Amino acid sequence: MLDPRLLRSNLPAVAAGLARRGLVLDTAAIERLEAERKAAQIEAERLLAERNARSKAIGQAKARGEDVQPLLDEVASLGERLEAAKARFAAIAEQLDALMLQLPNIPHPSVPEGVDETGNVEVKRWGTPKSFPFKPKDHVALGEGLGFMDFAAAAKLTGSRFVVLKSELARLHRALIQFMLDLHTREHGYQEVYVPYMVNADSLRGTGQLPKFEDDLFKLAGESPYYLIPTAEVPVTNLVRDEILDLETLPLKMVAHTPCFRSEAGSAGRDTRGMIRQHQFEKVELVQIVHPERSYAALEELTAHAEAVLERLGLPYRRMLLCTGDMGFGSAKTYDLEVWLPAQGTYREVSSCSNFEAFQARRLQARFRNPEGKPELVHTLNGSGLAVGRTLVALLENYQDEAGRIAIPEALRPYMDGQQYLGY
RNA sequence: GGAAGCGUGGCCGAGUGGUUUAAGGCAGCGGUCUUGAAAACCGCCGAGUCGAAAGGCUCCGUGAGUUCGAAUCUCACCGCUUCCGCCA
Repeated sequence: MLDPRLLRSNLPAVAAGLARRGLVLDTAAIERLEAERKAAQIEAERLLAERNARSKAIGQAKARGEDVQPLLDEVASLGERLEAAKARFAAIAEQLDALMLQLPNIPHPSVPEGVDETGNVEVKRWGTPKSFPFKPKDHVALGEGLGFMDFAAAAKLTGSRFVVLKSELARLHRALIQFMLDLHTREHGYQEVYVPYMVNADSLRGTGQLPKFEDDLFKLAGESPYYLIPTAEVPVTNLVRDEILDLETLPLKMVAHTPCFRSEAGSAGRDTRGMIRQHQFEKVELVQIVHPERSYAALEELTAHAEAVLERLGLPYRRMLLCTGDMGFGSAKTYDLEVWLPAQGTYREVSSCSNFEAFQARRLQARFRNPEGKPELVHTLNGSGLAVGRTLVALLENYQDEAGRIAIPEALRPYMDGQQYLGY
C-alpha cells in the first residue's frame, strides 16, 4: 500500500510515479473522494465528541443526585445523527481503502521504463554456455530417459502440471535444497525458519497477494478459509506483521524452504511441457527486514546471495533489471536471475529479488523503534535462493552428456554420498 | 471432538455500567545524590488517526448488539491453558 499521506499531500507525484507503470490515475476522482472523506470524518468525530461530553455530564449529574431526565431529552436525537454520520464516513473510507489496495508500488527512479519483458535490461552475465558436440536434450527427455521423472504418474495421481521424481533424481532434488539452505545459513548469515504452508487472508493481504490476485492462489474448501502459500515470502514476511522491532534486531535475515502452490490461472498453454511451470514446486526463499536507509544495499546483497547458488553450481546466468511494466505489484525494484537452458537455447527465470520498500510494511504494520523512540516502517525484501525445480531442470540440461548421463556438480556431491553422475 | 477456565499497554496486573484521562508494579529513558555504580528519591514513559491550529476521535482478543454512556452487560467467532477423547 502506498502512503495515504503522500496521496493526499502530493497526488501529482504519485500519479507520475504510477504513470511509469503505464497506470493512469483518476486524480480528480481521488481528490473528490478525499474531500468527502475529510468532511464526513470531521462531522462524525464532532458528533462523537459531543456525545461523549454529554454522557459524561449525565454521569456527573447522576452522581450528584440530580434529575437527569432533561439531559436525556436533550441528547435524544443525537444518536440518529451520529449513526448517519458514521455510516457516511464508513462508506467513503471503504471506497478509498479499496482504491488504495488496488494501487501498485511506485518504481524506484533507477528502474527503466517499459511495457513488458522486452523492456528489461541485462545488467550482468556470468559463465559461458557450454557448446555441446551433439544436440542437447531437454530435461523431460533426460529425466524420463533415466526413468526418474514421471509426468504420467503425476497426472494420474492429481492432474496436469505436477511431477513425480524418483530415485537419484528425487535425491538430487533434495540435495539442492540442503545445499541452498546450508549456503545461506552458514555463509550468508540467514536464520533458517520453518513455517506453515497454509496461511490466512490477513497474511496474504499483508504481502500484497490479496485482494488483487486471488485467482493465482489455491484456497482450501474446508471450514477454515486458508490458502496454500504461493511462496514462503508470505508466511516469513508476515512474521513481523504488527510487530515493533528493536533497532538492534535489524536487519532480520531469514531463509525458508517450502513448497509453493500456484494455480497458474492465465497461464494455460504456457510451458505445459516439463517442470518449468507447475502447480507445486519447492523453493528456498530469502527474506530481509531492514532499516529503510539500507534497503537498496540489501537488495544488491540479497541478489548476490542468490547468484552465489548458481555460481557454486557452475550454471551460467544473467541478471535482468526488470522494467516498470514487468515488475510485480508491490515491488519498487526487482532483479530477475535467469539461468541458461541449453535445450531451449535461452535463459529462464530461477529467481526474482525485490525491494518492496515500505509497501508491504505499511500493510503489515511492521515497524522498528527509531532512536527518538518513535515507530517507523521497516523495508522488506525477498528473493528466491533459488526455485528448486527450475534449478534441477538447469542441472539436467547443462550437465548432460551424449549418453544422457548427468554430471553432479562438485558442490552437491557431499549431499549425494560423493556420487559423480546420475545414471550409468 | 467434549468439558472447564482465561484473553487489559513492552511485561506483570487492578478494574463488574458514569470524573477511567485504564490504578499499581516491573522494565526503559532523564534527573537529584555519588569519584563511579547500586540503592533511594523526583520526573517522563502505548499505538493509530483527523485537523492549519486549538483540540478531537479510535483502540482493553475480533466482530455484532444493549445503553444517553461499555474494559465492565448480551451474542457469535478467534486464540491460549488444563483435563478427557482421537492421533503422526
